[in-house]
Amino acid sequence: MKRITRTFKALSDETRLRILHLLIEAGEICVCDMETVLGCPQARISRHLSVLRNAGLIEDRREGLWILYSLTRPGDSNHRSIVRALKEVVDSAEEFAADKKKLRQAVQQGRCKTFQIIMPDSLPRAFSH
Amino acid sequence: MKRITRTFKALSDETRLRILHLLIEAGEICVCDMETVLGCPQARISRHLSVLRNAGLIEDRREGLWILYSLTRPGDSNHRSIVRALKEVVDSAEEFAADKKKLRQAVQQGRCKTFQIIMPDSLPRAFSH
DNA sequence: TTTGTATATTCGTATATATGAATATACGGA
DNA sequence: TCCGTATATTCATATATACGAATATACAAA
Repeated sequence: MKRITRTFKALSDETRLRILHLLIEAGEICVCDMETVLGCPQARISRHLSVLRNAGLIEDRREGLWILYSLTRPGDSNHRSIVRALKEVVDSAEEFAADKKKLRQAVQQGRCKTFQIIMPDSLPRAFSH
Repeated sequence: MKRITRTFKALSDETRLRILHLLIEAGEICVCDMETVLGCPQARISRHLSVLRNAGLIEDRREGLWILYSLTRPGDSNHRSIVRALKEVVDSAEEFAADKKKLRQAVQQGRCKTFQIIMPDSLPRAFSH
C-alpha cells in the first residue's frame, strides 16, 4: 500500500510529470537537457528526480560526466497499471506539447547533449524529421 | 495540468484509496458504513471525502439523513485513464482484501446501513452469496 | 593536481497536508 | 419545537513538501 501511495504522490507534481514526459519521449535523457527543455533550475530538477527514483519510477546510469535517466521497466502489475495511465495522460494533455516541441528543436539544433553522448552520429528516428 | 496533479495527489493517501476501493466495491455507500468498515474516525473520513470530491473523483447525493457517495463517471480521457489504473490497482493489491471481506460481512449481517436505505428488501448480487 | 562541467545535497524557510478533539450543521421523528 | 443521528467544519498542531541559494561531490581533461 505504501508503495502505491508513494507512486501516486510522485505523480502529483507538475515538474515531475514534465520530467516523466521527457523520459517517455526521449527514452533516455541527461539532467542538463531537462534543464534546457523545462527551463527549471538544476537543483529543482535534481530533487524531483530523487523523488521519482525513490518511488521506483525511474532509474539512472552514469555515462562519463553525465547521468542518463530513463523509466524503470515495471516490475509488478500495480506499477504497470500506473505507468500505463501516466503514458495515456501525458499523451493526451495539451500542456506537454510545448515541451515535446522544445525537445525536438533542441535535438535537431544540436543543443541536446544526450544524443551527442549516446549516439554521436545519428538521431533517433523519433527526432529525425 | 493542475487537474491531473490534483487527481494523482488525491490518490496518494492510504485512507483515500481505501475509501475509493469501497466505492468501487459497493457502488454507493454512506459515511457511517465507511466508518464501520475502515475503522477510522468520522471526521477523518469526511475530510478525505472532501479531498476526493474536490478532485472530481467522487460525488454524493443525500438520502434522508445519509449522504451516499459514489465514483464520478469520468468526464474526459485523463480521468478515464487514471480511474482505470485505480481500479486495476485496488483489484490486485492484497491490502484491500480485508476491507472487502469486512464490507461483505457487514452487509450480510445487516450492519451496513447503505443497503437498508437504498434497497431495504434485497441485497445487491455482489453481496448475496 | 588543478580546472571546469555535470549533478547532488544541505540549509533555511514558506506552504501544504494530516490529524484528533471539539463544535457546527442538516435532517427526521417524537 | 426539541432531540437524536449523520455528516461537515473549525481549530491547534505536527509533519511533509517545495523552493532558491549556496555548497558539495563526481568525473574528465589539461
